[in-house]
Amino acid sequence: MARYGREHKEATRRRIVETAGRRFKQDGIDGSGIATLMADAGLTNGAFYAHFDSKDDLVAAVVEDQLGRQVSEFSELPAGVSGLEVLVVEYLSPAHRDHCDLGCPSAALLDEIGRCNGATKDGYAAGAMAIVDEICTRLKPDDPASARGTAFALFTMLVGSMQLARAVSDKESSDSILRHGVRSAQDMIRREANQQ
Amino acid sequence: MARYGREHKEATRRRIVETAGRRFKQDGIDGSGIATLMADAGLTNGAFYAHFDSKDDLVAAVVEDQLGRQVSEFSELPAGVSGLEVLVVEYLSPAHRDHCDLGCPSAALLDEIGRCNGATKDGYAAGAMAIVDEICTRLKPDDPASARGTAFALFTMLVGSMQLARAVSDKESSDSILRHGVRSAQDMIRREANQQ
DNA sequence: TGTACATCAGTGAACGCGCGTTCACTGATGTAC
DNA sequence: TGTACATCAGTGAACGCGCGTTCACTGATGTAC
Repeated sequence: MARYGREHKEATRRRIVETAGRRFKQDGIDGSGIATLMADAGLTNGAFYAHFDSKDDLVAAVVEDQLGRQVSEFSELPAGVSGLEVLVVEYLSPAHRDHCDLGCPSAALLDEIGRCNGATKDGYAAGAMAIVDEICTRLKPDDPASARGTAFALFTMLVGSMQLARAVSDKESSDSILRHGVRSAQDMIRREANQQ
Repeated sequence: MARYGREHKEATRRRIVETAGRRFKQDGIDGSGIATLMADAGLTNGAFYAHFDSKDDLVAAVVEDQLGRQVSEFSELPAGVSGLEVLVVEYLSPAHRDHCDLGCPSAALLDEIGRCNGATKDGYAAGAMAIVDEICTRLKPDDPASARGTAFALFTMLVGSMQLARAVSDKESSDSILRHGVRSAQDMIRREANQQ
């Protein structure tokens, strides 16, 4: 089974980072063991340290990768404000709430990232700032910096709303939180974008 | 050392719940072991199961207690909208950011609560709804229900902003996130409260 | 008031288990001849 | 073109440790006489 070409090892590493991202978002960082993470990638525990120095090292790689993916996805949305409106509806959807593993890393892990080491936090911060910048550009193409406050408010509100929706078991209450969130987010976007 | 009166055991239980609340908020739920939690309360690990059925049982008790405390603190603020404005400034302060253990359980634990069992989530949801109701009443004493959307937006934005500020190591960036948050929160409050 | 006793909160060692990490080994690979 | 070999990605057992949980025991208590 173990056959390797030129870029084989690198591909394996990428596979570990990707499957670990899903597992972390599903079960939490503390809640995911190395053996499970490696089995997810179709490997055994021993191979882990050929790719990473430590679990912390993997965590930093995963957080950076996850935020990078999110930035990429963002740029595939329709241009301008309409892309933001699509984002809000998709982000605050029941499908996103019910599939942590495929969703936003901030919604799944932000408070845990706050307890991680400096390398992980720096990787997170860089990705989060890229997302906020992207929101700014879409809100106010001519003067993105002026939309920074609204961009932060929108971002933190989306993340907080998804976490709250996931912490509420009752489906109807949870759905209602998402709907309230969509309305508030759309109001924020329109107010900022329509300002001269 | 072990001397006990009528309400001794109940007082011990309360002490465990209180110190465990601090520990969970500092190190996470998965990151806090029973032996550590009991040592925090001045006891040894063995006594734990005289007070709780399991760690999950403690977690549910702690989450309910923490939210209850927050509801009480809320009602001690100045009446009406001015109490909300005090709340926002205190909530999004560097002091709160730097002392998770004494701060908001949602900011410290919300994504972890989303992975907890039903009893814990139900306790959380009840407390969170009480907080949102309190915000509604202060925003619109005559028609609280109409302020629900703004109340959710304010609550989730505060929680998300604090988590983001804690995940960003660079002090200046983190402070800036808090300041942006205060401004946006105050705008939301004033807009809702001044609406006829 | 003073002594004997049942109660039970708390002790601390032990359980099996999964954690993060290490390491001697395996075996398919691309290369050398 | 075919064979021998060095490389190294991956295996899987083992390490010590801390986890959640159990349990036989301790010893201060309030009560009975």
